[in-house]
Amino acid sequence: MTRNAAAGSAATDVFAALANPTRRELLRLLLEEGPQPVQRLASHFDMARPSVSEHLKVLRDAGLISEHRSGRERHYRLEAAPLRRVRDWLTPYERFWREKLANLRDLLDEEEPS
Amino acid sequence: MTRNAAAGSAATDVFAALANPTRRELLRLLLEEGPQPVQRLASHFDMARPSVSEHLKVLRDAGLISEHRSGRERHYRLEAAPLRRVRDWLTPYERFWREKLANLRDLLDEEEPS
DNA sequence: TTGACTGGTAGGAAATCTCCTACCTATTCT
DNA sequence: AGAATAGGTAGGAGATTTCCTACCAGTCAA
Repeated sequence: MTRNAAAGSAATDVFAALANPTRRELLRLLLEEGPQPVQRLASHFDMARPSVSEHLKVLRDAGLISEHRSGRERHYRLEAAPLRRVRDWLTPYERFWREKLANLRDLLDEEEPS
Repeated sequence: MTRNAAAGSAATDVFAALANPTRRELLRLLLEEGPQPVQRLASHFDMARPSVSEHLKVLRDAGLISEHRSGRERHYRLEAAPLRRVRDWLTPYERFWREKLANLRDLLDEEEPS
């Protein structure tokens, strides 16, 4: 029974993948420090390594990272492309909040004309 | 025990609020159709009204909507400002995926020089 | 005031998430 | 070959999410 008539559900949802702070931190590490093996990623967290592996699986399923094997290591690399879905979703709201800001500025100009 | 050393946790996390497709749909309705009472929002979903109320509470806690009472109705209005946090988070990745696209284009140019 | 209507909250069931400790395979080193 | 290392998977505990059905208070219309 598909109970979400709403939207989204890719194979796995990018929004859901981003909901967890540990996973956002993993993406940040990959962005700032480049591709790296699991242990190096895991060393940043106060969490058992298998748990990090599971977060990596969620990110992989969402297409946000890719795996590249090198000997017994597996290097994970950021794949930022799916984030375009988020950006695209965000765009119409951006226009909205800009208008609000403009309205606020107009209001301030009215009330306190220099 | 705060177990997320990572990041994020505002009063309630905007990312977490966006993780649910029903809540994203609610935001879309408020964006496209403007402020409206709960029943009109709920009519779009195959879900009991109290459940919609709970989703609205999550959005309210994340600062994404505001409530305005008018008689026995409560009109909910989109408050897009917290989405800037998402936008700001996204920005460095945007640069990254643009570079990747540029690299791909360069590669194509090399392999198939017109 | 009574009855209908709007919408929040309580309590609970079921599903899902997040973490853990084993445990497994594959690779590398000696 | 045998030991050590990298990292995935299984199974499960506990927390959280998501939905439900009552049930409640406030507002409006008769």
